Amino acid sequence: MGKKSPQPKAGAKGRNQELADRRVRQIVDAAVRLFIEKGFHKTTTRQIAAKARMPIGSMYEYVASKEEILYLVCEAIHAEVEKGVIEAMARASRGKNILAGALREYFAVCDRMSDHILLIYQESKSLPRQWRKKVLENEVRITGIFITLIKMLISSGDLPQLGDDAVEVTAHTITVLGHMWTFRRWFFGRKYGIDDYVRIQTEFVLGLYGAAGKARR
Amino acid sequence: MGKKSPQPKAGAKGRNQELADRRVRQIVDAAVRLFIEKGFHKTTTRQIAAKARMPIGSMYEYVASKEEILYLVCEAIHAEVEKGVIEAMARASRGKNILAGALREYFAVCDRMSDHILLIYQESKSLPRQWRKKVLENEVRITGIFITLIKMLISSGDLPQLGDDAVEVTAHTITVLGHMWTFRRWFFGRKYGIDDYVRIQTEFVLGLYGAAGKARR
DNA sequence: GGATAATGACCGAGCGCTCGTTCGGACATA
DNA sequence: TATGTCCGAACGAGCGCTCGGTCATTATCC
Repeated sequence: MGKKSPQPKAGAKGRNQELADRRVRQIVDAAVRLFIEKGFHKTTTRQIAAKARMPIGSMYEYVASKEEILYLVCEAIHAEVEKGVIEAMARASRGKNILAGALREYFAVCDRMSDHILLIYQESKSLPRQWRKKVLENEVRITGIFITLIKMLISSGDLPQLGDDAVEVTAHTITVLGHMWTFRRWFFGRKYGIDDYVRIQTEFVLGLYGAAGKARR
Repeated sequence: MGKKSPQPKAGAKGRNQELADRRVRQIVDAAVRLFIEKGFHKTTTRQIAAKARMPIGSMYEYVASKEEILYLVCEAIHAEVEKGVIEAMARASRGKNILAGALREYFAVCDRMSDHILLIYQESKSLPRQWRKKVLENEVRITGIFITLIKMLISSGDLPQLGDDAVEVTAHTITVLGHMWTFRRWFFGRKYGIDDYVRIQTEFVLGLYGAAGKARR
């Protein structure tokens, strides 16, 4: 008999669902901070419980394992990032230079969520297969937002015609350029602010495939 | 008194230096494979020793701690990547479209070293401060190769004039675009080969700042 | 309404195990 | 004899998680 695949719990049983949700949120909030600070493996369940202000026994009423906590943390982070990106796009699409605005807004989200994005890069590989898959799906969904954006800009003539492949890869690239700010901050942070980074990368991306003239500075 | 900072050993003492070097290499080779497969924290020192075909006691004659092994692994990987990139640049600079050639060669290195590059992203944060710093310096040095390349292309008129900031950020961006292939392979791998990726990203980068016309397809 | 049973929430000492590392001696070579 | 090398059983700290139980609240019955 192999390893049993993980059984989610996430406080789903009790009579008082609202309480369970609150407790799980306590746990996840505590865990996020600790994982960012010391990493997943060096954080103990006891520390999480302590920071969440509950005894370990109680914590395990609402969560099945330490790995489930990591999964919930990843989900929570992606939810917040996605929300941030969607709001950012909404704001950007009211401006005149949509692509530049979108980049500025998106990079701002990445800047705000730096530590969290980094956490996903470094720890999501510790998840059981099944959960890791779901986390990757979140990543794809967020990238999808940029695919939509790019297609919109193509049909409005702000970007040249591109094949579907190129659109997809470019969307991923934009996503990663945001992440890059988070995992090269140890280098950039000393010399540039996020504003400098936005400016330089925007000029870079706006050259996109020798892009349509109107998007140029 | 706080934690003592790590004391390297790396087989530096014995009468027989050549033996020590060989043993350390055995250990590092074994560790690389295991770390890639299961990650640093889930790999035990006993497993490393077993794969290196030596008893644990012996292993600790040549290495001071598990963390030192991780450090040596990171150093070894960076050394190999740097070697690969330098050779790639040498080959590319003989071609006619230098930037495109450099990208193709560099991405090929990243493809070959995928697992290793990923390993550094995921585990280098587990290093003690002092060693992590040295690993990041390696990263900077590799990026430096692209800075040199870009400056060369600017002075030859193949790229437009760019400020030092823009040159630096662009070099980092190119570096990261290579890494991107490694940590988004779970997505790209299903639909594209490295060749498709190279083609699309090259078109993207060649649009660089609406780059000089001669570099265009 | 009051007695009683049932249920959910809370709790933390302790279990069972794994891990990184050590240490004292065996053995070979100089 | 002295020195470098090899070795692996043993150590002890620390881990994730459980389990048996208490307490408070709600449901059930007469």
